[in-house]
Amino acid sequence: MDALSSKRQQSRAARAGKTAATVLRADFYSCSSVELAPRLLNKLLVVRSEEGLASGRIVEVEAYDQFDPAAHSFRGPTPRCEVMFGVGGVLYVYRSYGIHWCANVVCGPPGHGAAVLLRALEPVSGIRLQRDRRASAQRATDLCSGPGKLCQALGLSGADNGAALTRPRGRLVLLDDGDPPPRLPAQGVRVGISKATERPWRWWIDGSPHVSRGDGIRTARASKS
DNA sequence: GGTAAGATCAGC
DNA sequence: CTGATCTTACCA
Repeated sequence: MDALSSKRQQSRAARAGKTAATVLRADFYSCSSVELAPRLLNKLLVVRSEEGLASGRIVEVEAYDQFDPAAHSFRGPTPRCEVMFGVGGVLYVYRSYGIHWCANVVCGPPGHGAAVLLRALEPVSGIRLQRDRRASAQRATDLCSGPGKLCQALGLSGADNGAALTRPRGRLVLLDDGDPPPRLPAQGVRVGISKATERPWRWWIDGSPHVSRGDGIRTARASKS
């Protein structure tokens, strides 16, 4: 284990038992997606289902906004993205490439179409369940290291579109367990889009092996000829 | 009604 | 690098 992740786990352990996890309230989501995105880092997403409970710590996010050519909300509310224009603190889930699901956290005031795409999680609980749902995953770092993967691992689907993250006993809960966002998260351009590609609206936990593209650990590695 | 592109992933 | 797989949004 490298020094960075070791330090991170120690500080996390030091807080264990001292800090009760709290459900993030609606006002947490009243800001812009560019503000919310880095604040979501290290928050805990919990999903309850008949099969059991599964959760993960957010390690990579991307911001999307109504005035952003890359966003689904750019051309106004459509049947697909209308929840982006609703109240914050709910999930926007859409079908990607006809195959996968991708989950976003809606934010900003009602009427403004903004959301933060959850791109990667560090699996925390229900690992067995997550492995069952993702048979192709060879390692723990394959479980939630991508927007489609994390939805599969946590059992998120279109049925969760518009569901609240703020109800303590709800199926979906976003928790602050005392682990703050990094003071200096890694930041870069977004992945997989063809418009507004220059906006540096992607943030991740520097050094995390659970991010979607290995950016956190490959930054020191040069191109191999 | 037709169509092109897509906020991805896994396997070769 | 490519195929899978299908919904969405836009155009006629």
